[in-house]
Parts: sequence; structure tokens; C-alpha cells
Amino acid sequence: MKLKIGELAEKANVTRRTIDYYTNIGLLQAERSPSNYRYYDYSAIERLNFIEECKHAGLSLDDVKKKLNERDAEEIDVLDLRLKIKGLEKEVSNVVVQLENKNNIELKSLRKKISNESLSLIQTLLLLIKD
Amino acid sequence: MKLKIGELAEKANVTRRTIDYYTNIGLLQAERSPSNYRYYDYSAIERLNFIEECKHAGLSLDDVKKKLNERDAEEIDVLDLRLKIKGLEKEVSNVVVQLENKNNIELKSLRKKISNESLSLIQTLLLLIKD
DNA sequence: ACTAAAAACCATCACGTTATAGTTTTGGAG
DNA sequence: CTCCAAAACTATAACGTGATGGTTTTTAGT
Repeated sequence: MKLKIGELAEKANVTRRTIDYYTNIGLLQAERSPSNYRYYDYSAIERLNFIEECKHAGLSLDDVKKKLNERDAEEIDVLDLRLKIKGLEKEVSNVVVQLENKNNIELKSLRKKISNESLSLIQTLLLLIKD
Repeated sequence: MKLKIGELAEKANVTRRTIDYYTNIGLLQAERSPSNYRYYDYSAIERLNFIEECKHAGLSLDDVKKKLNERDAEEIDVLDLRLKIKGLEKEVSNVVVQLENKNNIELKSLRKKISNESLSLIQTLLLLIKD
């Protein structure tokens, strides 16, 4: 379920007009219903809070826009990373399948050969996950 | 001499904000000084009056914009016509020069040959000039 | 006539406001 | 439960407003 402007306004503690304005200048995005009503998703609440913080820190909405664009870019990077990780996972599971077809001796030597790499990969993944 | 926003506002009997707004949405044009002040020329007064009339007649500013665009297009047409007339004048004066090099008999027959055309041209020009 | 400082102007931002017109929700009548 | 009208909500237009930060003009003193 998405939020109508009034609901979002209440939840984010700003006026409708502010949301209207932000939407017009591209700080917020909204889907439009067939009757042209705007529908915001819940992430807009946090986005509005973030904007308020930035404003409180003395930034102009234009500055905030840049910040948000950076953040969005990071978000996209994250998505990217996620995709890459998914790809890696697939590769790894493929390797696992290969391993299952090996005999014990081959298996052990192979495991040794890649143990370093997999370890450091796991460590990096842990860094990403923690916090 | 051009008008600053306050001067135009007073002369046209609207607020500065209105002029600001109209300028932003492209209803009015302004030159900018090096310090970014807007400078309007006197025709803006009449333009503003026109806009007020249109609004009074129930038109939206968007409608007014269209009307003004038409008017501006006509203006351009007029400029075009003026140019053409200037061109014609040149042609005519060339003909006059030619005539001056003719003898009387040739001259008379020539005059007869073109009298119809020049008469109707003159009449059309008169139509353009009057009121 | 020259200058410094106040007064008057101007631009832009970030909403606020009022009016108009369409949409959705809701409380009751049947 | 259904239908419908009032109440609540929404979109957009066309400025209004107050704050902030420059620019120009005016004015008063030297």
C-alpha cells in the first residue's frame, strides 16, 4: 500500500504543500493514479526526514538534491553490488556442483587451491554485512 | 530607458510578484543587467494591461500565453510585411531611375502599361496605412 | 564635489494561501 | 447490503509572504 499526500504529510510531519513543492522540484517521486492522485511509498518518509535534517544543517534544497542524488547513486551501486554478489553465489554453487563430481583426492587439492580466495571473499562479505 | 520591476509594477498597476511570476512562466520578457536586475521595456505595460483584460474575461494565463503568442506572431508578420514593402519601394525607385533615362514617348507608353498595377498597389498600401 | 552609510530596490528560495474543480471515503436511508 | 449525498481529500493555478543576500540610490557630512 502506498501513501497519499496527506498521509505522508502526517507521517513525516510536514505540510502537504511542502510535499507538493518537493515533488515539483524533483526531490520526491510519486506514482500517479488514473485520477492523477500522487502515491508515495514509505521510503519517502525517511527521505523527508533526511531533507529536514539537511535543511536544519543549513543546506538549500538544491544542495539536498545533490546529496540525495549521491545517495541514490550509492543505492544503485548497492543494487549493482547485490547483483554481482548474486552472480558470485551462482558461480560458487556451480563450483560446488563440480566438486560433487570429483573424487576425494582431487577435491582436497582443489579446496586448498581456492581456500585463500574464498576466505578473503568471505571476509569481505562479512564486512559488508556487519552493522 | 527601460523599466525596473518596481517601476513597471507601478505603471501597470500590478504587484512585483505578479511580474516576477509572469516573467518566470514566459509571459513577459526582460533583459538582465550585469547585476541580474530585470529591465522591461515600455511595451510591457500594455502587455500587462492586455493580460489583465484577458484574465478578467476568464482566461487562464496559459490561454493568455497562446493569445500573446498569436499576437507576437502577427507582430512578426507585420515586420515581414514592412520588409517586403521596403523591398518594393526599392524596386519602384529603381524603375523610376530607369524611366529617367527614357525619352518622352517610351515613357508615356510605359507609364500606361504599369499604371493599373501601381494604382492597385497604392490603394492596398493606403488600406494598410489608414487607422 | 566627494564619500560613506543608510534607505530603497531587486532576485531568489521555500513554502503559505485562496480559489476552483475533480476524486474518494463515509455515514446513514431504504 | 446497496446506493447516494455530504464530508474529506487531492491537484493545480496564481499569486502572497518572509527571509536572505546582493545592488542602487539617496542623503548627510566634510
